[in-house]
Amino acid sequence: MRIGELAERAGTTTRTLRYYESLGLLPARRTGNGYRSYDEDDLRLLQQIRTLRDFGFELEETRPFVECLRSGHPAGDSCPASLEVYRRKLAELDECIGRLSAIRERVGTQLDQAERARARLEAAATAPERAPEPRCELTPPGP
Amino acid sequence: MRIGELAERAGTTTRTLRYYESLGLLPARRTGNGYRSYDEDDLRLLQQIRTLRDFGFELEETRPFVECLRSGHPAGDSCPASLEVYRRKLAELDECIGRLSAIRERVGTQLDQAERARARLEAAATAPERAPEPRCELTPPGP
DNA sequence: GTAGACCTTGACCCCGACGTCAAGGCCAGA
DNA sequence: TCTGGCCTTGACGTCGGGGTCAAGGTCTAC
Repeated sequence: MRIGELAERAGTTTRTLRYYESLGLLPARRTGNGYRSYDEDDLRLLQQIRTLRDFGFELEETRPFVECLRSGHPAGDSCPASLEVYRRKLAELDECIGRLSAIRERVGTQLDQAERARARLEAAATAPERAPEPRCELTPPGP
Repeated sequence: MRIGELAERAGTTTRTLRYYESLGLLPARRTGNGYRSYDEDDLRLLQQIRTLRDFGFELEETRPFVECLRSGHPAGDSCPASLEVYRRKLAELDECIGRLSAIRERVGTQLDQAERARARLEAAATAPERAPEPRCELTPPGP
C-alpha cells in the first residue's frame, strides 16, 4: 500500500509517516516510480508507535518496541529493552504525578486562603512562598 | 535600580526581564540614557511572576496576579480574576493527574503482563489497546 | 584616556512532533 | 489530452521561555 492509505488506516498523516521515516523509525520500501510502499507488518509497527505515543511515550522511547516487533517477536513488549522502557516510564509517571499532586495541594491552599481573605474583606497576606523546583508540563494537548 | 540588579535580586536573568517587558508583563521606566529603571514594587511584581511560574503557571496566567498587585492590592491573589485562574489551574491539575494516573495504571498492567509472559517463556499477546486520547506532557524539566 | 562593567537593540538558536506550503513527477479516467 | 488526485523532496513555521551572540552606547575608576 502507499503512504496515503497507510496514514489513513492508522489514523495519522502522511507527514507523520515521512517524519518517522526520517528518524529511521519506520523505513519504507520504494516502488519503481519512487513511491513509498508499505505492507501489513508496517501497519502493525505504526500502530505500536501510535499506541505508545498515546501513552505519552516520546518517539525515541518507542524504538525498542518497534525493533522488537521487527525482529519477529509477537509483541513489541516481548523484549527486555521494551520492559526497561516501561519501567523507566512508570518511574517518570510516578514522579510527575507526585509533583503535580504537591502543587495541587499548594494551589488549593492558596485559593482557600485567598477566598477566606476576600470573604473577611481583609487584605490577603504576602505572595505565596517560593516552591523549590516543581515543574511538570501541564499544558493540555494542542488542537 | 537597573536591570542587572533586579535580575540578580529576583534570581533570574536580564534576558528574562526583557522578555517579560516584550510581553507587556513587566514594563520598565527609562532613565535619561535609555537604561531601564525599576523600583521595589517591580521587584514584588517580578517575585509574583516567578512564584507562579514555579507552580507551573504559564506566563499569561500570571497576568491577572500582576495586574492585581499593580492596581494596589496587597496580594496578587486578592482579585477575582486571580482566583479564577487558581480554580482553572486546580481543574487542570486534577485532570492532568487523573490522566497520568490512568496511564500509569495501564503501563503498569502492560509491564506485568509482559513480564509474566516472558517468565512463562510464552509469546506475549498482541499490541496494547489504543488509549482514547490521554496526553499530558510527561517530559521532565529541561536542564 | 582608557579599561571594564554595565547597558541597549536585534537576531538567531533550542526542544519535539509534526503542519503547511511550494514546485514538480506519476498515473488513471473521460 | 487534460484534469485531478495521488506522490516526491525541501524548506520554513509553530509553541514557550528564554539562551546566546554581536555591535555598539554609557558610566565609573584609575
